[in-house]
Amino acid sequence: MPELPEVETVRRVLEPQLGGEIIKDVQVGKPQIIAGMDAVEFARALQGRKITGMGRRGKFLSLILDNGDRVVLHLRMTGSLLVTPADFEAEKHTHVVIRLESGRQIRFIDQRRFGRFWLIRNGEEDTISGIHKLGIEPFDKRLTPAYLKERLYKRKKPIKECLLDQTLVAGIGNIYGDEILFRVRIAPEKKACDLKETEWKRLAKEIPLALQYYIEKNEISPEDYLAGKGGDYRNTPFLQVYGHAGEPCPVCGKPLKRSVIGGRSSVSCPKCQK
DNA sequence: CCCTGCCTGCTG
DNA sequence: CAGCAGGCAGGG
Repeated sequence: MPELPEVETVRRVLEPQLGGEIIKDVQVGKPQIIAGMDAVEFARALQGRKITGMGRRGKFLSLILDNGDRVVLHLRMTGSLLVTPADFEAEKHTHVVIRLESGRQIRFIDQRRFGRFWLIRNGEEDTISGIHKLGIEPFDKRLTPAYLKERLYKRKKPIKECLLDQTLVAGIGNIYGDEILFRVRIAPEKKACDLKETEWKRLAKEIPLALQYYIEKNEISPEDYLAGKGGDYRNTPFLQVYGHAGEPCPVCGKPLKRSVIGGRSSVSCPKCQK
């Protein structure tokens, strides 16, 4: 489900609700959600710890604990993370419940069970979750036309596939890959090695602008977030191409086309994007 | 490069 | 019923 803007939204909504909370106990319904560790051991490690903050890197979230340990998690396609009152209705696919001393609970709900949690101990380097393989954040100053060109100018892969590569820039998924390419007027199937100077420039500029824009469009109150079960994002009316195949291009009016690139569906304007 | 697996649910 | 879904890892 979520890409960087949604994951950042989750962090912004939940972090203020979690700071200072103490973990009473942890219930893991589906042990495979806890990666690289026994679920019982995971639960024991969290018990009694205070949550001091929440972080995000790419599409990963983390809960920072007072002893320096951290819980890294990834929502993958359908995961959602909620902070609920104890009596909040039980969602069908709730796989992890972290009960807090205040009576509230952190709940991880994931229909398809692709989401994962990892526990990284204090001082340990995280080499298991995938965070260590991530490229720069989209808001990093190092995201320059030269960086993109340097990394991609020899690649014969479609630029769309390159944008989805988390080791290049972390956090772009199928939706925002399409949206970014529409904004910069580059066809998703265009080979990276065929991009021109001006196109590297437009990409470097638009990647952070687009993601920042969608983070802002996602802003939501804790109440509405909970009511929407963590899956109601408000930016969808602002998506220009994703989910709009066959509809008129918002710029030129020609029908937007759907194609398959790197095994993922893509939507683009055949006239505006070259 | 493509393929598969991991899962459930929705759409046509 | 097949096909598809906003992700990613692993294998050939």
